[in-house]
Amino acid sequence: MSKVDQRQLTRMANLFAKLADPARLRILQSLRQGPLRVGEIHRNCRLKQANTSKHLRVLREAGLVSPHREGTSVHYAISEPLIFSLCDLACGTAKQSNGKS
Amino acid sequence: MSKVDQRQLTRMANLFAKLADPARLRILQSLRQGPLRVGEIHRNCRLKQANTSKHLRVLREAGLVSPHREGTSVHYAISEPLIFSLCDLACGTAKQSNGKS
DNA sequence: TTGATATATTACTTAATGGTAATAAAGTAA
DNA sequence: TTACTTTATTACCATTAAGTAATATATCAA
Repeated sequence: MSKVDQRQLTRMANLFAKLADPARLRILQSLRQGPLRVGEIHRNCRLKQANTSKHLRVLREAGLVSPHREGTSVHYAISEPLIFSLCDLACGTAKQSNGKS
Repeated sequence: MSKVDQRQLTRMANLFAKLADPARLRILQSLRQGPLRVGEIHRNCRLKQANTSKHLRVLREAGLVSPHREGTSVHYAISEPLIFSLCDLACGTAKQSNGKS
């Protein structure tokens, strides 16, 4: 990454923004072991149904998860496994830093 | 990262939030080769002086950069080099994903 | 002290985002 | 069709954050 142009920086910033929410990180973690239905996710993560749906939309439009209809329910699966490398790295990095903000 | 609790997820989300801004990513990239004075950063990154100072405050309070006074000017240096691993990973991941947001 | 330079902070506006309740839409069964 | 279940969307409120201009602070020189 010697020269990074503005567009690429914006893309990176957008990706980080998708991960900058505890609820979405939780959803991603819950999908780590395999696909889940929306209802399972929202109960699992203790999020309201509408809220879960909105977060899933954000993750879907970012290309991080992908939906698959099965009858009346929709299964979501991780479509970009590299995000877990990002999460693991951030997990280690965030352990000592005290984000005051 | 088998079990991540809510506090850790929040810390991770906070870290991602600091990186979720093109201007701050640019500042970090400009510091990659070594410390710079605030004035150099703001001219280098084409940011207003006040804006640069605010972003540096965010990065400083997150423990990602650290200041060092030298006479009338202040030098900033990367204090958490691991963020470049995060940036490089995100750079690769963000290449194909079209964050519509 | 005054003046000059470098950095930080404040006040303000604007834009984006998360959570929620209510409603809509999609699918299935009877 | 109606009824039921699951998921998505809409409208709204509250909060947060970025950018900017003006001002304040700090350091040094004369």
